Amino acid sequence: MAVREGLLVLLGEGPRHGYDLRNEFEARTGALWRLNSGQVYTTLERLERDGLAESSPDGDDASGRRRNYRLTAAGAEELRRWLGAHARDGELPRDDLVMKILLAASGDPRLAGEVISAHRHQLLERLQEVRREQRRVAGGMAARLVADVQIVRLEADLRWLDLCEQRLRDANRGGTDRPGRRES
Amino acid sequence: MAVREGLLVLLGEGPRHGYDLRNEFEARTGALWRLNSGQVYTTLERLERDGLAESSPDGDDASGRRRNYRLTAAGAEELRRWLGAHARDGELPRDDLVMKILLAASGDPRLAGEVISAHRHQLLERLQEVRREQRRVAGGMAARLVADVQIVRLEADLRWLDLCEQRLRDANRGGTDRPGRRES
DNA sequence: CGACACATGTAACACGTTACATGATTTG
DNA sequence: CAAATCATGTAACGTGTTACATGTGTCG
Repeated sequence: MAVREGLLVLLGEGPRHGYDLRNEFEARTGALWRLNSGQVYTTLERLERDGLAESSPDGDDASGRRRNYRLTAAGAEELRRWLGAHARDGELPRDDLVMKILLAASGDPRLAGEVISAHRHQLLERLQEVRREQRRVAGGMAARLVADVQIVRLEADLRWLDLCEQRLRDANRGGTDRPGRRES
Repeated sequence: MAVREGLLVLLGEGPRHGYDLRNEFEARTGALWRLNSGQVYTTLERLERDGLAESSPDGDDASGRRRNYRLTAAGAEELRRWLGAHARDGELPRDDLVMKILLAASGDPRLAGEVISAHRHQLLERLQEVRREQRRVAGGMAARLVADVQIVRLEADLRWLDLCEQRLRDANRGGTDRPGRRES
């Protein structure tokens, strides 16, 4: 549910048609987010269905193929709401890494150790890779910001893995938590 | 696509039926991940469809309601693959926050500033909230790890916001990047 | 002409989410 | 008996993803 809002942002700067939106979207996200053309149009349809945007044939277009989209009042309001700090941002961390560690950690402690170290290596590799790319290409602002966010997040996850290892060690050394199941 | 694999992990420890899986799943993720019962069963169906699990009525169950699921060889293999560091882990950061900053930053620089500061405040609040909870309840291992990952990630995003501000300031002060559009 | 960019769409599918339906068993 | 827990499922919907179809305009 971010493509939808992404288009909302672009439309917030003025009317545009689908093809244009797609290009802008990719350019601005530094090709981080590849949009299939189909998705643009289906998403635009949904925006229109929900009353956040409306469309009309583009008068400036000779061949009349283009369909121009613009925000409605409701769309502008929704955009404002989203750009502010709305609830869905504070989402819980539901991703593969967290899932693996949580489930593996509460099962076999040795498995947990293996999973942690496998991912530490992977994250370190990714980190080096991103840093290398960051130095090499030095593309536009978008690419730089994308590299930045990847770096800080990879570092965060690495720090988390260290923390996990430490906590598991402490627990196994005789904490109140048994490593087995049923810890409710 | 993490629920699916989550169930795979649990099944990897031995056969179980749906209701039990649901409870284990929630207990082990520290209620981070609330599963609707329906989702468990549909996901199990999909696992069976894809040949990763198979089921049969539970012989131990008197009333014969329970349906027992266990991994197939393919399922065990898939699990092993997933627990190692497989590709989908290195996913690109596609979330609301990144989307907002990227799109807003390449548009109106003043809007970018507002978005950044609004989210800095929100993230700080969430951070304090999580820290407070972490001290107060001190639940099981799962809850502790969840709190940990939230904290390190919130800190990472805060650091990123600072970085963004800095980069935008530098660019506006006369870098090579114009803040306007079309930076291809 | 042929290739490529422009421009819009349809169809099928994946997963996750929620609400709801349906019963059996246990327990106060 | 009534309520809670156990246990399994169906139905509908939302978004994201991919592949494919279709046609026009432009430029070498």
